[in-house]
Amino acid sequence: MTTNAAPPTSGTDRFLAAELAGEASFLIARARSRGSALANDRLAPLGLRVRSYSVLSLACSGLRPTQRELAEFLSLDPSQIVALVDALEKDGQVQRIPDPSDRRSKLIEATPSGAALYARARALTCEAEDVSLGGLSATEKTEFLELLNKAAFPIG
Amino acid sequence: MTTNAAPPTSGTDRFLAAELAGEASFLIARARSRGSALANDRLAPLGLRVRSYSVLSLACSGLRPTQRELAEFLSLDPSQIVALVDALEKDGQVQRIPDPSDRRSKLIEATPSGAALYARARALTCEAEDVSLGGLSATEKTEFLELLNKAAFPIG
DNA sequence: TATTGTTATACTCTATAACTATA
DNA sequence: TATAGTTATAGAGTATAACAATA
Repeated sequence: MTTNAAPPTSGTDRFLAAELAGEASFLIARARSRGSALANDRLAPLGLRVRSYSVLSLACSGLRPTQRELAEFLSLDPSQIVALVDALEKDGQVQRIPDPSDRRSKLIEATPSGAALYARARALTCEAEDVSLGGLSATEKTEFLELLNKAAFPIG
Repeated sequence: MTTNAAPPTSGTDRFLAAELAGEASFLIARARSRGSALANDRLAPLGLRVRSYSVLSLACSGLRPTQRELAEFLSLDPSQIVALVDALEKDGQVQRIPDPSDRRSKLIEATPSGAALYARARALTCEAEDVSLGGLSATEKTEFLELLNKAAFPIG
């Protein structure tokens, strides 16, 4: 053991002492930036990105969401949902089903191809998550998910 | 008390049962989307956004970061830092100081005007954070920040 | 040869408003 | 009058590659 055994710091650790490092909005933004970049890399071979994956995931849930519900739950604008569903539908992964009870609405449901694609994509995003949250223990991950849920879905 | 006293659900709560709602990447993306939108609204009157605010914050830290250090710590590309520093410098909030020890590098430091602006901006982002994390208790917030830190800064 | 800051380019994401068809 | 989906557009964010100055 020598005196110059450097700790595995990244060079900018001194900024952890800055006020910014204590702000949730910054930490969340950084975690998202890194996490989604990693997830996008993993999903790229499947022709998906995190946003299209989230739409596909709900389309596979069996809950038959309307586009409006997708927009609300994903915190995306309805016009963005149009583009995402368009791409997935053009690719044969989901289909728009007219809502029998309201002809304005369209229910989004995955095709068999979409379900198969989702199974593969889900495995990849879980892998990416394991990497992203590699610094957390199993119990910490559980606690983190609970707190994240409260932060992502305030009030109701 | 009546039988139709509806709980304060938002209409898409049934999707909380979907697999997606258990994925950290989705929850982080949603929390960031909502949180940064709120923070951007608050910062707008000051001519700042969350990204320029984060640069200004580190410029005010007294740690005299180089642009490269800003890029690494903020998880932004060096070319993005150029644009952010350009705008702040043009506005008189920060200045580029030649690094005496390396003429390639430029140290980013806030001007007095920038420091005053940061003080106001910091109050606004803290307000926004209180709103965003309103569903968390004080102890939960502390725990959340610790876990967020591990998620935002893996390994080192 | 490698690194810092810079410029340029293309693509993705976000925000807004207007339109249509239904309710 | 209000809502679901759609279209269009502009601005913000992200990713890459190349370049000059310096190490």
